Amino acid sequence: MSQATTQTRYPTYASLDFPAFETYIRAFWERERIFEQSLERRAHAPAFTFYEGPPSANGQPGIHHVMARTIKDIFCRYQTLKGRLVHRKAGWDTHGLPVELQVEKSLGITKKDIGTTISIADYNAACRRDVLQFKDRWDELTRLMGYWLDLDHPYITFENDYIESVWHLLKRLWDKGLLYQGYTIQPYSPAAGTGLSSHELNLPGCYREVKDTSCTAQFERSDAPGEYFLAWTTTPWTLPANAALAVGASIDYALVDTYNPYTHRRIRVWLAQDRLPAYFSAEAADLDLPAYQAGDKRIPWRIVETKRGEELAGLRYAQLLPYVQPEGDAFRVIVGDFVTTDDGTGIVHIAPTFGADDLRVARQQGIPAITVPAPDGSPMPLVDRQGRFVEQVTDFAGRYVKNYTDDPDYQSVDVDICILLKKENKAFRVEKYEHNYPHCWRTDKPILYYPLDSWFIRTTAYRERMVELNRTIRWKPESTGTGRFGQWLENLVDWNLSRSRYWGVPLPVWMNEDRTESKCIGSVAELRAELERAVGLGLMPENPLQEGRDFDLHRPYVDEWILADSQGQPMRREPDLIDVWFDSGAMPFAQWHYPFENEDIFRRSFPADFIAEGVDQTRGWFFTLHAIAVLLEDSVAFRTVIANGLVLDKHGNKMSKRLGNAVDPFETIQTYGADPTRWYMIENAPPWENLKFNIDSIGEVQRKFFGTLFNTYAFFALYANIDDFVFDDQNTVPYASRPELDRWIVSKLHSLIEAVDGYYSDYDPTRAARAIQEFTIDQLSNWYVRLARRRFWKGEMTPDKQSAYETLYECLLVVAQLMSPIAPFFAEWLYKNLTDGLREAARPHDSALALPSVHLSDWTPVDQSVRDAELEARMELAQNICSLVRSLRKRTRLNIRQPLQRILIPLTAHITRQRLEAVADLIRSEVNIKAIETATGDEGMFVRQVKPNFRTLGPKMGAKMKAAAAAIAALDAAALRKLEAAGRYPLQVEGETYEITREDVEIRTEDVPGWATASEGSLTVALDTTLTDELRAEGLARELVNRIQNLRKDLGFEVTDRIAIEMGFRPEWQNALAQFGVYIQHETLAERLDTVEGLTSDQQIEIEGVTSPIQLHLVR
RNA sequence: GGGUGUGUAGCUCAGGUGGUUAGAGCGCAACACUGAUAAUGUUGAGGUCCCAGGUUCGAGUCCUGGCAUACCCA
Repeated sequence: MSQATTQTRYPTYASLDFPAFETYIRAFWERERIFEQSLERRAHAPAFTFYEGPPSANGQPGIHHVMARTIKDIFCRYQTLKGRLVHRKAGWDTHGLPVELQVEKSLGITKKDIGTTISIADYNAACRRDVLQFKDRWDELTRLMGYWLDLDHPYITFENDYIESVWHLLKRLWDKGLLYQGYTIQPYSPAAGTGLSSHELNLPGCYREVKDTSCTAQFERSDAPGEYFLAWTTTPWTLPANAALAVGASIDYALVDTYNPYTHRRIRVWLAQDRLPAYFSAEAADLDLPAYQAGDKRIPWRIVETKRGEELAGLRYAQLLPYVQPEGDAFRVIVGDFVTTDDGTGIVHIAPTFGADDLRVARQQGIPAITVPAPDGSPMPLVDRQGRFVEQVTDFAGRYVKNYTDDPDYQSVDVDICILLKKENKAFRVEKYEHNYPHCWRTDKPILYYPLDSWFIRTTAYRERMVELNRTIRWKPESTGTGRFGQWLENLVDWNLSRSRYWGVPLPVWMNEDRTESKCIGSVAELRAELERAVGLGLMPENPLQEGRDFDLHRPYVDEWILADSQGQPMRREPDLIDVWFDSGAMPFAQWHYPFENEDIFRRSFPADFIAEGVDQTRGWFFTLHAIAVLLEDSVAFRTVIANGLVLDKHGNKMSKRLGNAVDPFETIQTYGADPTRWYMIENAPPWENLKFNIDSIGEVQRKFFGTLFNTYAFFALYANIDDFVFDDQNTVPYASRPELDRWIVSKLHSLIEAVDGYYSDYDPTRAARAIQEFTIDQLSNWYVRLARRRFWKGEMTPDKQSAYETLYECLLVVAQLMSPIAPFFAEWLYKNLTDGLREAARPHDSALALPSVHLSDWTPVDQSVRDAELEARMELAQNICSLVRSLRKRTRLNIRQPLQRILIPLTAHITRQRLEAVADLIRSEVNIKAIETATGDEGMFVRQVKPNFRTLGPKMGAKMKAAAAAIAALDAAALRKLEAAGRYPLQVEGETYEITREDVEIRTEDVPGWATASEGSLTVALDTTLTDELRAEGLARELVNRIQNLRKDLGFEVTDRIAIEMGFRPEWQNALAQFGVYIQHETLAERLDTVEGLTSDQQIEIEGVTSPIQLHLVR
């Protein structure tokens, strides 16, 4: 039941049904517009800016989205409590490959159908329709899980306004000279004449075993003729394009004196030491070098020198095949992180035009590519787009590097190049090599890695600044910022912006036919004006953007818009789309349609104070936000970021629909409730760790934490209603005059507020949740309520009872607020239960209680004056003593109901008489002991043991530690007394005297002869187990109270009902009844307690084998 | 192959700056307690702190090198 069972000031409930009360709370929020109110209340407060990373709504949300969104929600709610204005605008990412693939799947088409069987217009219309198909499900999850977000005014990346803002950013990059056309190495099929996506390369069957001619080439050192670097390649056709050699920095290389096997000339060659066995036989190592004759089977060799790769870096060599000269500083040895000694020579041939690693490392180290001018003057590689060598490679001009034309007489270029190298003393070994190589799925021909034109953002120009500004960002966890992100930034390459696709933001660049003029468009107005001019020149029949007309900035429309260059000649748009990641990275600007609208809002909300997404966004959204902000605003885009880990299944495996281990968030929330789900996810592990999601653990959180808190409230409500307790925050019992126990929990409460505030402000929600949970379960419920409950039970309202009520009420109210960022529903439910019945009375005072929602409240300030570390310490001592007494009672089989005469506690530096006296009453009643006695070591009644305190002795003793420890263990009782009395003692260690102090040893009581003893650390408790007749009688009385209370409960009496008791006469019990009858009556609210001979009754009670009939009557 | 995490009880996790008996919860077993409790208390079983070296009087903690696993990038 979530409905209150009675109309009372503090509603009471039979049980706790999470989905039901969450539905009730959600309806309340929506009806009363609490989210909107939480913004309105802070309308003039300083802003705390949060950016929502836009999800793609073309798929169902998963449980990991609940994780990410809980984190976001927590800090937005916390900052609102702290008095900030926190706008949260929803957003949707709508472009990109996943949408395209999904549409192709649902339409049953492939990319090559686009433009033939389906028009680009229809295709894009399908994408637009599909991409938000699950938006309703996402919105539903957002509501169900209690994530507060402005869902009514989202930014959507496919809208014209959004695209216009993106264009404006691109134009600013253009104006700064940061947008340029260049090339990257991409898989390319010469036979098909097209580039292939990585997705196409992963189609089954693309990688095949092939035999190629591999070549280990000799590159001659410029400053040491006769000395060569050996480099191995499976693509000899790339050797004319060689521009550098790469070595591993920490790999060891050997210089070997030997002979070339083809020319038989004496040479010295460099290769990795680990690769020697692959090139030289062990038997030949000792052969006499000068004795070698051409044709000898074994070629002698000898190591003459070794160096590490980093020492070789910078050495120069002569170009291997000098057909084309580069412009720049080529033919150097450089360091590459990809170099291994798994195969080859440990030295890698670098052809920047034909390898992705090659190009990357060449760009980093300033190695030029070997290119020739294309007909249009731009540089092109030594192989053309059909896969043929260009004419400048004279020996092989016009020949296909692989057999792309199915020519039956095809002669391998690789083989011919190797023959040439052999002749010129440039090949050390040539052999067939079998390996996996990707093939084009359309033509079955091997692909080439080939430079293809793309548009780039020159991010490298701002690399240093990006690194520098990154250091000012607070990363959670820090390692993601310094490591994964920071180190990557330091090795940043230019951002390839181009995508050859259909559904996305078109690159707003127009070029004339001979590519001598280009224009970048930065707004609709600018484009409209350009089109107007084109219309005037007769290049366009009419202006598609003229005022009042609907238009779409996507393909294919934008492709049809022709502009004019300075000569009036047509300019066409570059066909590329831009990387979708630019879309989302542009959201700080584009979500407000800046700069065309909302300039003020943008300025106020940039940069963000906080963002949070999965760690997989590090090089995605986190990077694009950062890059755009640094390049255009010289600013970070966010000050704090939480990069959360993955949600795995309970075995630590990745969740996937295919494996069937994915958890449905809707089902989880409907079964367990949003709050237990949220709490579990946050409490279980820090968000930046991967979460092993175990759904059973949510049930545990529900029972343990929420159940305990519910019961604590239920206890309060039960008695507060009976006593008609009204919390009046204008008039409470001063803390100073509250009892010890109350002051203790209030002190703990304010320590908790400070701790939780610190954790939230440090973006560590897990520690916050754990602290709240520990306080609620261990301190508030299991100690405070347990010890204080008798104060609520009996009699009229006294200052003591008033204090108990107020203290418990305050604790519950503050806990509701502290937990509200993580568990917004339960916190609200608790807050409303505590305050709804007081609302009207609070209004005139305009006090905090007048607020209808905990989410509208202001963070409770820590009251340092009520904190008392000494009080907290001695209560902890009391808790430990009680724990030891319970342990002793267990061991001696004397249960708590049996009163015992006394316990004895040896005093120590920390366990003082003063401390014990302050908490003695609590201990006595909690463990049912009549007296607490104390003693010092002087009486000699304890058996004591002394242990060295290594922490303090360590610095003093150093290497003599072991001897000192032995000397201390050997101290006798007299020595200990001397140490305790004087506070210091001269200790003999290996002939030297060291003065040790009390702090340097730990004196523990081992045993108290004649008593039952138990110890924990330096705390020892001894229990007197002597039972007197009086103690027995009192124990029996307590047993009777227990049986009668249980019976009352079984019979369904209310806690306030008064009764009359009749029971049979039992001689064993008479003494107890005579002495403690009044006590029994008092405890059981009995007006009368009579023994009746020969009583018969359905009810029986039993104590230690003695049974008796009993009857309880309700007294009116 | 590179980068970054993680590795502690059957499970989920704590264990500032090194200190000698490594903790909690869950689960399991037993016994208690309960007029708020769906709880709780006590006791017990359960650990090569991933491995190997090193530094140190002393390493779960620091260093080096591995192994396993996850993510990102090649």
